Amino acid sequence: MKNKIIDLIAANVDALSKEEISDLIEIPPKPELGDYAFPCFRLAKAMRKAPQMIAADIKAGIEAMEDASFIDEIRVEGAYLNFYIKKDIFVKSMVEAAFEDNFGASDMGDGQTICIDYSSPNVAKNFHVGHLRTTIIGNSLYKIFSKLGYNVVRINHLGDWGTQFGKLIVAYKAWGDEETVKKDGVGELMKLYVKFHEEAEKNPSLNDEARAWFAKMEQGDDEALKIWQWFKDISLIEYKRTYDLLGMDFDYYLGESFYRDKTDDVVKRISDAGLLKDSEGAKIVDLEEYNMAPCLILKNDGSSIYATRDLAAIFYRKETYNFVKCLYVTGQEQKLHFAQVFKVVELLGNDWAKDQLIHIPYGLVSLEGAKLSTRSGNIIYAEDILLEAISKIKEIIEEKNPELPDKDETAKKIGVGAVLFNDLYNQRIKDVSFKWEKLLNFDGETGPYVQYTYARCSSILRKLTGYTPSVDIDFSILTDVDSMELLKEISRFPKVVKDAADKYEPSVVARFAVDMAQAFNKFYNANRINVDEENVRNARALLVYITKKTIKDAMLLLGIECPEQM
RNA sequence: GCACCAGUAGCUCAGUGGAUAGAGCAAUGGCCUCCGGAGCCAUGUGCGUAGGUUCGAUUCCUAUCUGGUGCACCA
Repeated sequence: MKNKIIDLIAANVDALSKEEISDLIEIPPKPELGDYAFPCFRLAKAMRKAPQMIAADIKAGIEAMEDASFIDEIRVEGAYLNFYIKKDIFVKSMVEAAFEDNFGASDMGDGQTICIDYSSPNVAKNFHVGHLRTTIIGNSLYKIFSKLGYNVVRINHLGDWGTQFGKLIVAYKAWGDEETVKKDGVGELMKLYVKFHEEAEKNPSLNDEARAWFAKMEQGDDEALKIWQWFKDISLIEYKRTYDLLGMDFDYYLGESFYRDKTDDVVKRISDAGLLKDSEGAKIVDLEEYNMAPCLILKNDGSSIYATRDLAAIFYRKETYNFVKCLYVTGQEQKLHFAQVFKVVELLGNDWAKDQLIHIPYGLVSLEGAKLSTRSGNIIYAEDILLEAISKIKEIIEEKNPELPDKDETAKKIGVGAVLFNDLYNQRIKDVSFKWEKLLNFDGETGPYVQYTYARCSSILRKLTGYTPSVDIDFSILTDVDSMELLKEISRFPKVVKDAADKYEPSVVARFAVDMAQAFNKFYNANRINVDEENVRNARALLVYITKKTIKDAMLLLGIECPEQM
């Protein structure tokens, strides 16, 4: 529909290309102002005429054209040209588009590969509220890019290598025992880790022991690696429990340890390129020219550091997956780190680094206004959040709909959905102050609100016995203002998905889901669907059907399932 | 000190150059004998400050204030 209008305008305007016209065309802020609008300010200068007059000329030109028969009316309002599409034709085009199975999808990705590095918790540490953000955002980006025809590789870059494991081994051998670790898992490992730091303050030689154990790991010592692997297995079991609850999975769990034999090659590449510099006993790449702190490659004891392993991972991924983009979903506090690493890749002669390596930062999570801290106990674990949300939902179900079948399964979908939605609704970059009160409020712009609307759609369709969705309807029935507003909302979906991908911003989809739910509830309150007149019932039922379908698809892009009843 | 990010309604936030800046929360009042009341409707002071670019700026530029984050051997 928009393209047809562009053609009509283009036929009457020489000064602008079709692309320029397309960029200028907008949807008016209010329905009274028409379905599409074209502002003529830009033309005023080129044509040396008042914009109102230009608008009037274009109007006259278009009205004389045969192709314009789908337009009901064109009005000049100030410098704006407002187009009113013949309503039944407009309704038909929107309904038919939304009825398609692949509505919102696209083949623009053309099977090209995108890697997403996200979640990536540190092994032997608890999975807390902060880790939830990268996990949830990364998963949603995976869904969004998949919808656009990309082949997406989900990589969990576990923090599973480094001196902290030397510390853990020392602590385990000194104060731990197998039974307790088996029983309490990561919780016990955390205790051992904290205990190590307390003891090391009194007895610094423990740090040397820790480094020695890590050195053993690097040298392939059987005992060291066996313990390390055990700790890793324990951690993964707990992480997977959380991922299962979230309904998420990864294609690869390739942690830092995977790259431990690949860092020598990185150092060689940098050295061969003449970029490796000595500085304070360490090896660095100087980035002063680019207004950045130097990128540390080797520590003064010759061992590698996370930047080295990130570099190794980039080369490995490029060679293995031949990605067109590699996304890193981490906190904004790591911005400098990724800027440095990406710059080093570029300086090694890889021009693709400039537009293929992308850091996707998100804001800091704090708890009741204070920083998260394991030691001070100011921490909330992801699993507890999810379980608490589910249990609160269960209470609400018991109160509102005690007869509901599959109560537990439904409570899980809604509770998890509430947590996911809460994390995806605002722009990633905003800092988050975690508050139970806010998370457990399920009114208004929330996941449960959208799910509720979906369940309502399901309920309505369920009651229309014998109804089969079909686009063979009387389109003029859906020309009232509430139906039209709902349809316009729904028809935004394809653009919403693309915008979300362009900005790497799932919140665009989440906002859309709420807008759609609000438009539907308005429509629902204004129109009775299950009426006696068959043509009215069929038309409205179809609108319910495409609303339901589009809500479901939008929510799936956020990683959220919609129960049929709740 | 330098760099990056954010400042919009009491609170949480939409709005990436266009028409009278919008939602939700909280508060108050209202809503069909009828398709799900986790819903719908109604009620309000606001773009941190000062310049600049533009026909037009919440949006772009500069300065400034406030808050957050980062600045090599942690990730």
